[in-house]
Amino acid sequence: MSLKGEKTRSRILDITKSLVMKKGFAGTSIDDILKEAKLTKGAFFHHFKGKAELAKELVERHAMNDLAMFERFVGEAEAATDDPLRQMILFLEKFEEYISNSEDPSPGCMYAVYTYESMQFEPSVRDFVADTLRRWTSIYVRKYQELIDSYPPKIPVTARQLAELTVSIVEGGLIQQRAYGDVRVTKRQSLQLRNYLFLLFGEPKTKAA
Amino acid sequence: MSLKGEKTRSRILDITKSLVMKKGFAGTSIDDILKEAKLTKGAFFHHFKGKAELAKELVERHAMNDLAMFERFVGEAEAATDDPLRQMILFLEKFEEYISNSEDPSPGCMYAVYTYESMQFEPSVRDFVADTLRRWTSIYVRKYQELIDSYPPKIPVTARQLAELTVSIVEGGLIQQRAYGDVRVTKRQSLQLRNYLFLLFGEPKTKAA
DNA sequence: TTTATAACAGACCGCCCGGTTTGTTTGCAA
DNA sequence: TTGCAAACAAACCGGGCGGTCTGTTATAAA
Repeated sequence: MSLKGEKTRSRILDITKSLVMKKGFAGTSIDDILKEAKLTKGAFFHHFKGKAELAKELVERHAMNDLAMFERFVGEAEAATDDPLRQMILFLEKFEEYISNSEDPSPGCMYAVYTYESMQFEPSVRDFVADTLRRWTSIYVRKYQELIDSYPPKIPVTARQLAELTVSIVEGGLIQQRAYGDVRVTKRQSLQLRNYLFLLFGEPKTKAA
Repeated sequence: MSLKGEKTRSRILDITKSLVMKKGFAGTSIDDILKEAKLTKGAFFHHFKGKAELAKELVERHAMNDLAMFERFVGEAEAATDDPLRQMILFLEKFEEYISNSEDPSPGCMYAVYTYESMQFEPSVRDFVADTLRRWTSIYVRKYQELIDSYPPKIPVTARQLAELTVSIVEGGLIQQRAYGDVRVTKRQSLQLRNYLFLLFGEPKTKAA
């Protein structure tokens, strides 16, 4: 595939993402996409077999970028300090900055869109979304396990419970953010999570310790 | 309106609710609804001006029932004990039982559906959903304020922050519940919230105190 | 320069969508 | 029993939908 073709294909996916996050998948027609991309049916069906393939590639590309971003946040936090608690706090701060600084006019989570419109997609795509959520969760599980291992929690909790809770708080924050049109909601939720972690694990140990 | 007419109208709304929660609003056609209701276009448009009015009435009816249920849970908790912390725990337990015992094959929150498909609805409906979320939140605000007033929190938090967090946890739990097909997820999230509240406010005071 | 193919344009198709219209049946009050 | 509105049935309509088909232009290797 040529460079130009690859660029067009990517542009279609970009516009699709924007429209789907704004109007939903069923609410976004191929013509809508092509109108914004200033292309025609010929171009679209040259690059994609149909709307189903577009949906699949869209969420796959997003999952790749999204998970990579979270891994990058984790990596940056790990580079900054060896302390698991400081790492987690740093990670959450990075996330909070990211989520509240996005000037996205229609915020939200693509996995949530795919989940609530699940019948629009092939079972394999539904499975992929669930798997991606699991992968996202397992990033947290790893970090929370390290945290639990070096900071005995005040209450018995598993890393998986905390990871699932973190995903919930993000997803719930994004829904309210979208409903209220207030980009600060999710950040506030993340702050409450940090409160919980503080109560669970206490202050970060001093470097001397 | 006759009794029979009112029954049909209600049946249309029931079926619509089930289909919308399963396939989304844009993904649910009037014909889909009528097929399941064993009715025809004539019946539908006799009862509703169009799909927009159906959407409005559906979410309004749901909001009424839903808020009433939460108020009922609160009332039952208040009837059981005077202690705000015990009330909150009781309330969450009632909610956990409700959310994990529903044999709904396509679980989720209708407000989330409306929020992620917001462009499908008139601005007034979008506003109504946001208002309903605010009303839902304010039920929690009231109870959390009472809680804060009699149990000094270990960390300074506002009732509004806790209320928003509670909504987030529920919404996020429902998304994962739907994505994974596991009805126990939201209950687990609620348990984590109770952990947080326990760390924040401590054990309930003894009755003697 | 030729030539194969990728990268499109745009007309076209059948289906299903929300909505309309016309007609029929039912229930109930006078 | 009649009259009349409510409660439907069902055919119909225009438009938009996903998708196809044919043709044209750009690109890059031989």
